[in-house]
Amino acid sequence: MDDPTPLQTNGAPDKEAGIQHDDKLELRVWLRLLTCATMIEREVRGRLRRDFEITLPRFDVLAQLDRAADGLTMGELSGRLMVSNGNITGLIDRLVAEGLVTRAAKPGDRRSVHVRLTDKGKQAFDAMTPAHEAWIDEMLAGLSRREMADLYDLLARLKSSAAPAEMETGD
Amino acid sequence: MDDPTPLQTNGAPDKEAGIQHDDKLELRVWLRLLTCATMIEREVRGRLRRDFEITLPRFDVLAQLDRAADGLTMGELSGRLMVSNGNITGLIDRLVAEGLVTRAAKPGDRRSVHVRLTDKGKQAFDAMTPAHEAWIDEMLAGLSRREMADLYDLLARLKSSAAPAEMETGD
DNA sequence: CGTAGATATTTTAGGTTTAAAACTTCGCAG
DNA sequence: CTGCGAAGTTTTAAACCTAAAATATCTACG
Repeated sequence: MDDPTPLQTNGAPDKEAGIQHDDKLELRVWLRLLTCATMIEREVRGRLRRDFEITLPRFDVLAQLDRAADGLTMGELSGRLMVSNGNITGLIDRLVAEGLVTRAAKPGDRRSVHVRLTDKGKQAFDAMTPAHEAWIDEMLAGLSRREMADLYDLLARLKSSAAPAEMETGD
Repeated sequence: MDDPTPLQTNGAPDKEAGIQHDDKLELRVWLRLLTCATMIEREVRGRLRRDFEITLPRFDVLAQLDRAADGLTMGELSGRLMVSNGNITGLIDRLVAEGLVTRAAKPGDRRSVHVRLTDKGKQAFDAMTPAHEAWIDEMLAGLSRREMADLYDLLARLKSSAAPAEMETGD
């Protein structure tokens, strides 16, 4: 008997395509999570380019710097964006060339570099924020506030479950 | 009154760092989703490299080809992995060079290319699957089956909410 | 038949990303 | 004070990735 995979209900096939119902629930959750993240990220990336001619990684850097009152070091940026150190170096190079951020020596420690938004960078970011928030709102508009809150809590559980083995503060 | 952001409970700061409780719930959900996805992806990438000397994108291609009984075209691969066409070209080039997949002309349509796992590719993938599944299980181990099922359903809601405007099948 | 538009893939140019090695500076034990 | 391991950043080489242009084939219409 032929089985033309009739379970496809929604749009285009994605990483979940071909997944079997008897596959482990863990794997199905992970693939669906990844699909959601990729879909949203892709949409945000495209709109940032179209509307503001900026790339997503650069926007992410600006967002982190905006939230940190007094700038961040390269290492802090790399930790928050969860990318490698070397990556941040190149990203900041380009943002400095664009005049959106500055590198400054950190007084107490000559190893560290302090990165800050310039006025131009702050202005640019402020101009993008409302649009960015509206895009996210729009993409989550299909969920009730209750669903969002539940999802938020479940993701917190996932986050702490997946976090690398935290050192036991066994005292 | 000073407010030294004392809400930090868990490990290292991430994209959620500096987020305010009065920020929109939509944005907080999105950032947490992204953090979870990045954490898991980063871990899987590292382990694939360490244990099997393969990159995550290549593994993803093998996984899709393994699930598709009769191979896939470049376009189908690009759709399922949600990456650009040009990206797939380079990826398949490297996998062909490694002998893990083959390119074959599609009989009916000379534009299309049919990509299939070689025996070597199938063997390699089969060797990785159990470990990969175990890693995912391990990272989701902190969630009950009920939580996983709830998360799975909420992500389905998010997925259809965030999906690009589907054409209305009017009746 | 001939060609205009659609579809499938590759090419191109530039940016992003990683892992690992190299470099610089710091803190500190001796 | 001297060296040694740790910490912060950059460099390097290779891979990944995108958007847009170019190429090749197919389909359909006249």
